[in-house]
Amino acid sequence: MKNNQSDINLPEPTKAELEILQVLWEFGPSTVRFVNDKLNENREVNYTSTLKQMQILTEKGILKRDESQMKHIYIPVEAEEKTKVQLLDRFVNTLYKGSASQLVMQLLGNEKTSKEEIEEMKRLLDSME
Amino acid sequence: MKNNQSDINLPEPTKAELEILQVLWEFGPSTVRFVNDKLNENREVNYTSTLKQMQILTEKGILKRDESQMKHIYIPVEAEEKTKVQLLDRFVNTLYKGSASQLVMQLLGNEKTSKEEIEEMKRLLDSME
DNA sequence: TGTATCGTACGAAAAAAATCGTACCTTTAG
DNA sequence: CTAAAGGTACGATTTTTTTCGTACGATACA
Repeated sequence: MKNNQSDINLPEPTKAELEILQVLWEFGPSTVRFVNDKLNENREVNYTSTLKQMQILTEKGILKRDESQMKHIYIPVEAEEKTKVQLLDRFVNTLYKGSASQLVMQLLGNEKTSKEEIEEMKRLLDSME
Repeated sequence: MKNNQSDINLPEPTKAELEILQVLWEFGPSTVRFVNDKLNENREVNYTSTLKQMQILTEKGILKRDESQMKHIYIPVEAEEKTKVQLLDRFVNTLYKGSASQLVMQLLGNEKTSKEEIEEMKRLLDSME
């Protein structure tokens, strides 16, 4: 089981890329302008920086775009869930040697995890077969 | 709640740094030589690269070292758990808007999560009050 | 019709992260 | 005593990621 390494090197979205994906996930297919505005609610970024980033994402095949209008519309190629599953998987492998329950244990030990969240987890688990 | 951003920018161990931390967590305080050998089980890295990396980690205060011998011994400053909690916290915030139960839901939906793991999670949750 | 506005393209600079070469100091075996 | 082996220090290079400036095409509208 030597491929811990390959996990680490997956086609990973970088930090800046992830920020953009999150906007697209939350608000659906969007223009660069829109994404850039959202990003600027948190920090200052130049419009062309965001544009470039989204172009790179497109080159990488992580986004696709509708160019039928002048204002291109960018769309994530993979569903939010799929990408997140991949990231989560890598995270679990890297930090918890693949043991999901260990991760959950840590969540439970974290005071930031609310009682409600824990109840919700219980419900989820009980509704499993 | 505008500090999604600050979460992303925490004093984060980089990828290379995390690799090193993992070795130290698994095997305890170690020399550069030892860590480098471990890393080389997965990929080729030059000894001085690892050394430099560990020196950087030390500058950052993430590692400390015992210099009483020529072969310095490096030790993580924070406990494994603490660092992981931090990383997990950031992960949950970034990908799941802070909802731990959503993360768990995704774990449950992932076919890679074994029945045993799920049972273990149940046990964990039930043993909670 | 011309000019301000808003868009994309894209090379290049800047910043961040990772790797490495070389100098030089200790220890050790002969 | 000396050479080989193995250690640290650290500047510099390389690679990766991020940001930005500039050129230039569309659109809008006075």
